[in-house]
Amino acid sequence: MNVMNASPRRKELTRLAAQLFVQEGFDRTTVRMLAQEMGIKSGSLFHHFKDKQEILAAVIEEGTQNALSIAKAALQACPNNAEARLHAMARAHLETLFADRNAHVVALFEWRRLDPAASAHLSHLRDAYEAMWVDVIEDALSAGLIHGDRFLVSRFILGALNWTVRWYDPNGSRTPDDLADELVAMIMSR
Amino acid sequence: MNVMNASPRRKELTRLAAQLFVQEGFDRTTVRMLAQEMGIKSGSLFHHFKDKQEILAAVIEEGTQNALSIAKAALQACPNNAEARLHAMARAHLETLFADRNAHVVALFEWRRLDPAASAHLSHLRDAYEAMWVDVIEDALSAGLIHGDRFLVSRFILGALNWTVRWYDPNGSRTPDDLADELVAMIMSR
DNA sequence: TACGTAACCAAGCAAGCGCTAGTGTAAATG
DNA sequence: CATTTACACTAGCGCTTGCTTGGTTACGTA
Repeated sequence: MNVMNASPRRKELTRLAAQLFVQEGFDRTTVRMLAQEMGIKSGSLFHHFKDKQEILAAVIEEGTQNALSIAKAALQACPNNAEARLHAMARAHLETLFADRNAHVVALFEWRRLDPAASAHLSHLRDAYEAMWVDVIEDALSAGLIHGDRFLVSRFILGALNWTVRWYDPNGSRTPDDLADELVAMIMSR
Repeated sequence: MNVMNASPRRKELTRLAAQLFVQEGFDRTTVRMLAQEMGIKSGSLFHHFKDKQEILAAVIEEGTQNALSIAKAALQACPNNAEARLHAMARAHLETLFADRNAHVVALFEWRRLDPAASAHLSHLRDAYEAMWVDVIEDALSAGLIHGDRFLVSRFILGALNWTVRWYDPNGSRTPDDLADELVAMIMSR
């Protein structure tokens, strides 16, 4: 039978899977391609994962867990005022987005390939993360740092941030922190 | 043989294909599913399109052409100042995004499934559209309406706008124009 | 030495895939 | 009337897919 715990081997396989899912898309990535990238035969893959779906779920769970813990750490380490928290959250978002770029691209663009059970489970994680954003944005609004409808403002900010995975080049001259600062500057009232 | 011109039948089939591509994703949509949705048998589909790839290209071309003509019309019909043009462009973007929502969702999220030839051809269309945005944003920057790096500002704005297809509900209380106005208000310096 | 277990492999099945070949038919065209 | 055109059909080829089966290897523990 197969092992479904968090073995170190499984974690490495998940990382490789994320890379292939980004390169080819989930549907076009075959179990044979995954196995070859992992240096094993396709049959052996099912010792580590129940089925192809479970690999996708593992990739997304990994990325989302990292996002959560990075955001939590960033908020705890920063001064307790609205502006600092907004900055910290934007920086943390881009930091995790590019530290685990593959996993997050999969989470953002292949989410709908999850079966209902996995989707329900992972939605809770995602909601926990978004709740942190809502909190920070409400603080910024009450502090008069930014203006507008809280729902729309948060969607616009997350949209602008998430879309960076489509154009940001980590080998360019800008750091993720540069992006975060520029975005916050753009939306802050002066 | 098959017909590859712009017959009215083909246009309707393209619309149906866009809907299925959004529902299932391009890779999971089979020619048999497409045919059934169109009320014909799978073999008959190849009378209208050379292959499955060509259906995808047709969907994306249709959407991008519409975006271009709507944006052009909007800019010609609006006062010739930076603020009005910025508003008009944002409104036009969301207008076309939700008028041809299926086609645009496919263009945004299934672009990479295009083969190199089709991708090269359609890239020109898309570049023409983005050039209009760059123009409008540079005007807004010189007019002191917004501040920041032109490259980053335009990416953030387009990201925030494009991401709306992931959460906007046309049956809600907000119109696309509301969204456009709120976004422009959010980024304008006061 | 004997045993348990994690990791792997070769082979292949059943289902589904994109696409082709060849044909039928009703309406438009000369 | 004869011919062409547009559109649809049936049947199925050749291939790939996710996954299973039944067994082997490597190695730590007693």
